Amino acid sequence: MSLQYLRVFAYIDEVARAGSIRKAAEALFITPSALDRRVQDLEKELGTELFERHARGMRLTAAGELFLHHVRAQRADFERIHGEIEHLKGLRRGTVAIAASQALAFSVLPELLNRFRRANPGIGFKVRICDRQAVVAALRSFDADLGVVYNVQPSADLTTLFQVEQRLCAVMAAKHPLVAQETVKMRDCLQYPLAMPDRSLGGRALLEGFFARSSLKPKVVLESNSFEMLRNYVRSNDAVSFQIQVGTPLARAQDGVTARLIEERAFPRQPLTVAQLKGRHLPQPALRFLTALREVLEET
Amino acid sequence: MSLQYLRVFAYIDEVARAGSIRKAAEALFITPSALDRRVQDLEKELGTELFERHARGMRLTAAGELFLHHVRAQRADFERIHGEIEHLKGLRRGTVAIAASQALAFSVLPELLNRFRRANPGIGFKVRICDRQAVVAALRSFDADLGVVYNVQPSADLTTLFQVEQRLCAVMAAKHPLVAQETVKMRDCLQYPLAMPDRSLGGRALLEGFFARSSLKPKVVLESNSFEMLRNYVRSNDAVSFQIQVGTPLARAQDGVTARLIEERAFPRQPLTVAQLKGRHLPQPALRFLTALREVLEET
DNA sequence: ATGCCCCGTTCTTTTTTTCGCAACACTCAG
DNA sequence: CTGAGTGTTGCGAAAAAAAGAACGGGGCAT
Repeated sequence: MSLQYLRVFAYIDEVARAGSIRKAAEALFITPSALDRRVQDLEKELGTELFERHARGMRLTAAGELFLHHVRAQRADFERIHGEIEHLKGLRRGTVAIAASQALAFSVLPELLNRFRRANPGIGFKVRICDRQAVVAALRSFDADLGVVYNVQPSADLTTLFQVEQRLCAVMAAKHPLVAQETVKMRDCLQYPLAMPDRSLGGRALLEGFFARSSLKPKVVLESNSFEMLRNYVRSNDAVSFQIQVGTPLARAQDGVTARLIEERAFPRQPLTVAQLKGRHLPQPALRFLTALREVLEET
Repeated sequence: MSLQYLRVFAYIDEVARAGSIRKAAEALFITPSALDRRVQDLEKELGTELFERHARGMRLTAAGELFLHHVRAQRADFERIHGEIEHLKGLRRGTVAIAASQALAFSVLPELLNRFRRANPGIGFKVRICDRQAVVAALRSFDADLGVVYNVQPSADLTTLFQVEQRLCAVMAAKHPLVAQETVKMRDCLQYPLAMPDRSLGGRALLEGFFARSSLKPKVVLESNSFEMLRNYVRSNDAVSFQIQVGTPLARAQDGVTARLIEERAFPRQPLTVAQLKGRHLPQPALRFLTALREVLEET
């Protein structure tokens, strides 16, 4: 549903995304000439150029940035209203768009979605797993209603809906020697080779901070931007990886991998943050899902 | 400036206002048939009727109310963005729409607008003087950016920007015997005939409350919904009228009328409130004007 | 430096959408 | 019953949007 009358807004949105009239035209199934005309007419009506014409394509001007944000806000709000109208007709329909860190992809989101959909069958989901910057970007461009991120720096145009303190876990094979302990210490882990999250991931900065302050020398054998990669790697050897609590199979082994809380005094803790774009009115389904998410995350 | 591409939104807005396709069509300078088609097409796209077809005209359905609010919010926000784009071009242009109680029409608004326009020549104003309910209605329908009201009950969809305590004044002819006093007491006023604001005005409820608790018996000779009427009446006789401080020529006579503060212990005071619709992003000019208004009102 | 590719743009023609006009059907008040 | 108001429909005219082919120009690799 995109409403015929907001066609031109969709055009602008797509041109900004694609960065070129020709690519945008292809995505919109129209010819470049037609698209070009609409953009120019709009610019004439506004009395300002929205795009800089570059040889490689179109780049937004300052006015364009402003207007694009309005366009996306407008389109998102229309979807919300449309959902509310459906709601009036008795149908509980709608879509929730979520951008989240990898940790959520392991069990929290899949299990919660499953449960939530049983209670609200009419509500669909768009889940985008990505790094922190991409989560923020998705919120800014109205591509996501909710963002779930670990270790995110607060931003002026974001509103924090709630936060949950997360402790760090060591992740290892199910028959790893360390599994015998209830909790592990960092120095225990460093006896073994490490499979580390790389800089694009949230826990990395914490680990580096810890190593810098201590005299311990980690033996890093693998560095990756994928927790799934790290998890699958440690399954069949004695290496240890790290991940925040919510993304690990704590207290139960799963696929030959398990986890243990790291017991370390003064180990810095970063909160897992659920956020939205400031000033937005979230659609009803997103709000419903938000409360469900809060329950799940706060029960740990 | 209304942007060709939001034509249909303007149509819906006008139909809701006019309450009939034919009247709306006339206001929009198009034929009823064309307008009717746009409305029907939109309803078809939304999958819901926005209006109930009544023999006397069109009345909004629940879905229509919802959608209309979206439409008006959308139009208002577009105006804001358009203003910001103009701002980028160096022009300080735009319009501030104000809905205010009569008290403001006497001197505060005229003088402030005069001063403000000297400093910001590009900014225009729409000022609507009306009673309290109409002020709230104007905010709700996006016809006003700012509302200034005396004695308004707080509402869930309104945000109070700031409040100023206002004392009540007695208004009388410049050569009235009471003028000799620095301040007056209620019992002094009641020696004379009274020209009272009626129920549609803010101060009335306060006065009634006071009279009810005291044993004083007022002699009411005139009751009116117009402060101008009341003021012009007392000019040429010994009657006394009442008005909140901000709307009176305190400390100076003007057009043969002057005012004195009422000195009365435990006389209830109501705040003059400046409010906006909750969740709205006010345009830059409105924000600029707001700070100027705050300065003026708080200096008293 | 030069050819080449991708870019936005313009012109003209074709298609789609919107509009105006007149007529119709209906409801409510006098 | 009548009359004045309403929303609505069919059809031809007008306007807006899109398509298709061609032009001009700026960067990048050869």
